[in-house]
Amino acid sequence: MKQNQKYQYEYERPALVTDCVIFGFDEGELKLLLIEREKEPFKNKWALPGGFVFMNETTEECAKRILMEKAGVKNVFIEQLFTFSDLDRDPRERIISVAYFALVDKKQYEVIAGRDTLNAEWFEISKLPKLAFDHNKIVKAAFQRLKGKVSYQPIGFELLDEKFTLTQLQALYEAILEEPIDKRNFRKKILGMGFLKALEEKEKNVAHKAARFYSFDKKAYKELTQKGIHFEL
Amino acid sequence: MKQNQKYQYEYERPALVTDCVIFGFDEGELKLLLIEREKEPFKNKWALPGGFVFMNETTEECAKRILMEKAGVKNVFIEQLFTFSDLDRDPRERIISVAYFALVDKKQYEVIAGRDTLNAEWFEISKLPKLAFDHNKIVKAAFQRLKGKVSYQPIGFELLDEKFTLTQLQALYEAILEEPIDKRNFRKKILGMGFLKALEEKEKNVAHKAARFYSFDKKAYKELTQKGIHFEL
DNA sequence: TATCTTAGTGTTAATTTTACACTATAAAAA
DNA sequence: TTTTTATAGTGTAAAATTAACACTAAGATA
Repeated sequence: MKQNQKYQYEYERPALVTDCVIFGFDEGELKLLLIEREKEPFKNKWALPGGFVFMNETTEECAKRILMEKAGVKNVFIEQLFTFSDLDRDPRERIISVAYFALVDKKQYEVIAGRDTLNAEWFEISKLPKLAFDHNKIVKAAFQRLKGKVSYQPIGFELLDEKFTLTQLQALYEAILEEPIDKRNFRKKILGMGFLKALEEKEKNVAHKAARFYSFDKKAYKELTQKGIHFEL
Repeated sequence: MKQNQKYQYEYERPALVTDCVIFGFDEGELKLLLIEREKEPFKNKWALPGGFVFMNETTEECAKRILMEKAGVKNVFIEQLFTFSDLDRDPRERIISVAYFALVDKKQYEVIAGRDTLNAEWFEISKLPKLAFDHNKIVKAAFQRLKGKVSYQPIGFELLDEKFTLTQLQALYEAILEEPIDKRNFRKKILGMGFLKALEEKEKNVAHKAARFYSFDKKAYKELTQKGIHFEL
């Protein structure tokens, strides 16, 4: 705190952490990766992975570090959500949390995740337990943000495998928007956008007509946005 | 920092401030209220009003306090914008800023503002000087947010007098969206929403046909949103 | 009383959205 | 090998929304 004196402020400083809401998608369900707390307060309760912001990192770098250290997740989409600063959000002392949310391809994550020492588990978003701190509130805000954003930014793809079928994509949108979508209209619209690349490959070993795989064509999307064309589902 | 030891973290803490982007609207132009810095760094440069977050207030309460103390603005719409945490955003030391933006009825503000000791001035958003710190970046983010939000949330009214004409409202939307809007289509749409109350009163002392005043009917708007009806311009 | 300036108003064509049902194909079961 | 089961994949028509567009009304001033 010494430096403070330089400009005459001598305030006590709140502690600063980041907490991460990690979304995954699996079996038609939107899921959340939670960590079991090992210490008080809220020992053995489920919580968002989080940790203190160091002096030599931005909050976003901190969130990425936490994601890796506590959840074994790396190289994923993350976005700042909101800063939560209620006075009593932590029973120990004043702690302000800059919350982030991450979208991960759950399948890929499971490969990496073995290394984990912490107890981490996926929960269906609709069946969350009561979480530590104000984390239920943070999750709610994150879900709302995801819901609001998915229709005009191509962030849904971050939750799917690189190759996906249109049925999977539709199921994802239905899970996030919490409402059914007409199959034909959905396909017409999303293919009409022009940023889905149809692959040759099809599903294998399915007990019905095999669906074609598609991938998200980042280059095509970028070109569209540069032309001022924005997608809207 | 003593409490930290309780749970074994002994980190230095970044300082935490809030900065406020204050929007106003006047003469068909979107404007920003800036404060001239009295001290180094950036002495005599224009900056967003900001200040340290105290231990006994949330960041939102802090923003409201700053708004009052530094800009004489109170009881206005404010919303959290983003938390800026670049390592070098302040040359003195590590300072993280939780930015807010406020929408004020400029006319009403000017009545209150006389009391000011700080040098505060309104700038056209399109003619901003180079600001202190990373404040140009913050302003840019705020304007983008306002632009994105104004079409599906009735926040524009916060920038107008309680009574306003449809022409004023349209000019506001045009200033925020930075594109011309068709008069007839605009009126049809906005009146069709059902949350504008036509008043009896009309303009006075104008050298042309006097325009009718309208006001934003909060109650009607609330009822609509509760029915799940959301407006979209 | 003419002029200037902005308020206020409706219709039509184009586009977008919605609603809706059957055939194709692969594996599994009979 | 044939039948069954399950999901993939496809088009059209009606309805709703959006976009484009120009003149009359009213109040103040010259």
